[in-house]
Amino acid sequence: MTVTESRTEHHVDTREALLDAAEALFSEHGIQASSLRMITHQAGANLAAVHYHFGSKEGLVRAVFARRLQPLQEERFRLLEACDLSGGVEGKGVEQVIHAFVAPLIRRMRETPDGAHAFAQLMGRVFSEPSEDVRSMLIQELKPSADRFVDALRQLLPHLADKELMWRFQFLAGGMGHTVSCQKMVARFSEGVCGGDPDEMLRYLVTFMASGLRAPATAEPDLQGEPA
Amino acid sequence: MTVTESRTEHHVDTREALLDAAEALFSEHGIQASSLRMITHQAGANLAAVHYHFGSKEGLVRAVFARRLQPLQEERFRLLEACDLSGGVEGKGVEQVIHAFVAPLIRRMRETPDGAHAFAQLMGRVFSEPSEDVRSMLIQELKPSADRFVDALRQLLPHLADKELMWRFQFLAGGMGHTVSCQKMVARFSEGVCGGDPDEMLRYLVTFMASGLRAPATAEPDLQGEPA
DNA sequence: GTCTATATAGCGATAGAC
DNA sequence: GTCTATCGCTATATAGAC
Repeated sequence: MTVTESRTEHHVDTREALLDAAEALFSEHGIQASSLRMITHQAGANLAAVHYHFGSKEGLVRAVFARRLQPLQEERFRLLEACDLSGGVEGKGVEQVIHAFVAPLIRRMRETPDGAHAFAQLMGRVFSEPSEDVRSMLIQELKPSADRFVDALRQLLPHLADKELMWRFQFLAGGMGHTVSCQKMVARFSEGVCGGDPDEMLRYLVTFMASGLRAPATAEPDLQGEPA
Repeated sequence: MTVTESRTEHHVDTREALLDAAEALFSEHGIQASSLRMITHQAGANLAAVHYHFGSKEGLVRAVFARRLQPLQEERFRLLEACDLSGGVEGKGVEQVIHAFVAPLIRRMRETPDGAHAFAQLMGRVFSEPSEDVRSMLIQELKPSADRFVDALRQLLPHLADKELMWRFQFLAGGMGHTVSCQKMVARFSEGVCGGDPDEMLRYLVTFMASGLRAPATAEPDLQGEPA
């Protein structure tokens, strides 16, 4: 009740309240562990309201993602189009593309702590989501964006074979996803040192990932330095 | 039944069969979504066997992790001790430390496809596990290892402030965790290009992460290159 | 559109026979 | 050490009054 806040009179919009409550609870406890009873209670709505507005729990899950993912992707595209890809591996384009990919998520974490922040945490987590429904929805929603970013990186890093290029994009996405979705764990592992400021994290992340992306192509096996 | 296979006569070891089944189901569907009924059915055991052997579902979860985590950590430590930390940022120590951290997981994925492979997937996923029980067990189990790796990196990268060093370790851990736990998603995003060979992934990962770790320290804000 | 009441099913856990 | 039977609880979903 206190968490959602919005409805002081009675209900501003039950549908939105349900989405807010579901987002917060999904990110806090996971999708599976968030019951419709918890969600409707936190939203100040009736249990049956979920089925009226979204048809099922699955429909609610889809709606929670769609609401945030579309504007996020649009912002990523806008930033990507503003990147200067002409400088190649030595130009600032590498940093710019990473920034375009990560910053929209970080910005939302900073600006709406109890909305997008929860969503960012959920986004990172949901990649290892066991439900095939959620998985295929994510692919459908994110694949076009991922492809465009890989295309941009291909222009910047033409010396890389496609396979290595795609792996590097995965390392970038994974590093971002981990730090965003596992913030509590990260903070506990670093004893609080890596808590707090998302913008600081973003700067460190851009430095690290840009250097990783710029690395020379990996040589064929046996040149690999393995201890002992 | 067909999955676990082992017990053709009647039961080789119910306890082990339960651990195997739990590991497989946890990694496939998540911990919360794997019921004791599913687990005991797959293990060819009785529902009550879980409570006899492990006391509760929570006890079973702990046992699943403990069985794999202890030998994994020991191998990491052995490899870490063999690393040459004297060469600083320019030496091969950076690659060696990354390798020591990641390779034990990869090796298990390669060698026991239906055991450690499932566990590796579970390991990556469980970092965003909502259950506080699981979270604190993971911290307890992994923190000493993480600290020793951060110490090694500190020796190799003395020019980095501690905060940035720890963030870089998190980016490394996140990139590894993502690629290991989200293999199916990674393969689908790359349309199969990034599937298959774990050793190839390991080589690419070492190249990428070593370059990221070696990056010069991040400058204070406003020097950051941001698009438009 | 929102409510109460309920149907149907699955959950973790336990008692007690064997 | 393994079994059956069952308790107490919660889940999603739906029917029907308002």
